[in-house]
Amino acid sequence: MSGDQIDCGSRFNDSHKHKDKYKEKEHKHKDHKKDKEREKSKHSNSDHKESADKKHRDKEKMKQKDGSADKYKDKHKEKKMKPLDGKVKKENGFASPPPQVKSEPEDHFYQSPKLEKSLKRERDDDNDSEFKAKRVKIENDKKVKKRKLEEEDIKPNKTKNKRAATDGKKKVKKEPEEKWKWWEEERYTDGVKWKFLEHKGPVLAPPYEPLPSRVKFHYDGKHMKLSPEAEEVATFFAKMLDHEYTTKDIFRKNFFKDWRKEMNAEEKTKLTDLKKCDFNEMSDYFKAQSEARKNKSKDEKLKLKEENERLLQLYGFCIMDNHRERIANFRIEPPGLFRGRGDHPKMGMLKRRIRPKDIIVNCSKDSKHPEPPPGTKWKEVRHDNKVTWLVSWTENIQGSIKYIMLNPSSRIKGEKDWQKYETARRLKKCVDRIRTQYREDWKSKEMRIRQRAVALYFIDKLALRAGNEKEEGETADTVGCCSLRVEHTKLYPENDGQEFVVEFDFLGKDSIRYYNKVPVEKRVFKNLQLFMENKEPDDDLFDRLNTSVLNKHLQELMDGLTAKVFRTYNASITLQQQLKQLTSAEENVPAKVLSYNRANRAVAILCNHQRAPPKTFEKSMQNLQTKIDVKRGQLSDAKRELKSSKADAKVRRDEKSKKTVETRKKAVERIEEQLMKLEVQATDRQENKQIALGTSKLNYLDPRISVAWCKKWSIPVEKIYNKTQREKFAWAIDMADEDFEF
DNA sequence: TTGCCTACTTAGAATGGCGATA
DNA sequence: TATCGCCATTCTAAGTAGGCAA
Repeated sequence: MSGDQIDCGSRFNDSHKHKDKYKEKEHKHKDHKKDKEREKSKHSNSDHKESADKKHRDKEKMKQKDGSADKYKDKHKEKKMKPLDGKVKKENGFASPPPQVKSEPEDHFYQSPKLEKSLKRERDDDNDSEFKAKRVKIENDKKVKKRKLEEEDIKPNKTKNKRAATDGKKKVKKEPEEKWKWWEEERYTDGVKWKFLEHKGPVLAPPYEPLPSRVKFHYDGKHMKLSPEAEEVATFFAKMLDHEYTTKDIFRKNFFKDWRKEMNAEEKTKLTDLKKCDFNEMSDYFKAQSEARKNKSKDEKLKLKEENERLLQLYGFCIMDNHRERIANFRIEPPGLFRGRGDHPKMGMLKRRIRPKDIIVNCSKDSKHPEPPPGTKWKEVRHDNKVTWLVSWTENIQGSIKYIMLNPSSRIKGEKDWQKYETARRLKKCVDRIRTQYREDWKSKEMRIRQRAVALYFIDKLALRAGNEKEEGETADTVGCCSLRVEHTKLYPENDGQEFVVEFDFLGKDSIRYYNKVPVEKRVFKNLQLFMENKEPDDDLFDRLNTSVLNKHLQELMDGLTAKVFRTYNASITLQQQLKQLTSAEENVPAKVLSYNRANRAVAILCNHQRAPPKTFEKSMQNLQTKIDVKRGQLSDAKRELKSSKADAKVRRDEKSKKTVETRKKAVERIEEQLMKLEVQATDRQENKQIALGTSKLNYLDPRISVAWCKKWSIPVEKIYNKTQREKFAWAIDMADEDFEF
């Protein structure tokens, strides 16, 4: 998108954990808001009437506009992300990518004849509608044959099994001979998720073990013996004593309130002030325990490992439709203190112990039902094959339901994942039309349509989340696109030489700050001014819009389209473009991998995936720099030696000295390569300081793009995906050719 | 239309195991 | 062999989105 590029650089300058600073300007919106909401519902009723037949007209208009997206494309042709040579040089000689991230596909992207072919194949093989169709066969015969041949060559599982077998008894784990290729099989229809499901149920949290009598709790300087119930909750606090949480007022208040509920009458009378409670002995005891665990002998550690493995084999798998599938989280969450993110009003509350009577088990009628522990009963045993969960319970903090589900490598998760990317690929085919439509809607007579169009523009352009409504006071005050408030944006008719700049500053999911200054189109800017007119800072920016209205509209534009799909689409398309731009054929493998990581990073920046810089970051950078310096020293030594041996060879002109020159030449080359690897590593690490790559890699990037890239450039897929990721993306690794296009 | 409930995906932090290195 | 630091794995919070009833 032309002038629409995002200055992501500024967003990542100390924007993570700016929550505290941010807090000051937040949290006021309240009673006033409720009045506004009543007002809003009045408006929306009239809006609704006037728009009923307009909706129809809009739809017609949309149909006519179909395929007329060129105008938009021309005007908003992407401004390419600067290639590597246009970047800021870093001290180590490598450069960071420019801050701009998102761009539109180039026109030739759609025109390439080679691509036409591949798009056709996509339609044949991968159309999302197939996920709804009854009988599906994904691979054609040719492909199957090709794959079978490849399998002959690779067979990774067999090697693994061989190794396991030679290890003897130690390895209990049995890998199936061949990995099941669920993606070559037919899918269920009509919402049926499975026909047969059998599992062992959850692993419950271990019962509380009272502290040894030598570990004392003190109140107001005096020792006090706590009842087991009160003691258990006290230990939760003691275990977190070193954490910042325990210094926060809300956390302390909530904890103390809930703790008191567990106390007996005498404790309640005595323990009235948290400040007077001394948990230090408890805390020291747990630290010592953890230390002792670390210092266990090899044998003891092995025993523990074996026990874990036994538990995993017993409870960590289920049988779903003739296949043994791994369960993601087979342990019930243990009791503890609730750790909400950001300024969560409920942080510190007691997360109570989940007992069998709280647990609903889901399995086939005809399966062997999981047994509750002796003397207990499950809350319910259900046989619902329209859902994917095995176990569920309701937690006591928010009253929400928690589930035990299958691992991402399972068929049930994989199919869904695949389908997600197919929907995003379908969006690619009609995104121009949709963009034309929402640009048209910026001029609508109806406020709700203009708001919808501007919000959609932000979701598309900035990859903002939808922004569902949240219950006030129940969670941290975070927003997404539809729930933005006036106070979250600032408008600058002119800023730093750019026109129509919008500054976003709000807390998004997980209370991660989103800060961005973006030039927008004039109409968007004018509309925003209009939306803000006569509003208080804590009023909704889009007062005629919510996610449900938006998604209903999107559904009309494309089957299966929701706000979330734009994030997936924009993330994946960005990766594909960035890979094309950043990868150069001459580079060696580490440099290519760096390019991949940079492409991945561009997506992470787009999606605002931030992390707290690792605590050991500075130190680890320093260590790496030391290594680089040492290596540089080695290199100049080696070069000097090479020079002198060359001079020597010139004089002597014998075989021996010639050989020495060769050996030293090789040594220089080797060291140069090692140095280069270290420098690449340093650049990568530096650029990753505050950016989390994993989230986008795991959830937003169509894995077939990465697999195709690996195949095209002969990069081992292991360089991009670790073992778990390869398991999750087995379908993509198996099916994507090097010419795959998202 | 709204609120509520449910099911599922997406998210960063915490934990723990293991390999590199001294 | 011990220590350290990295990265894979686990944990669980926090989102999205859709269905249903009033």
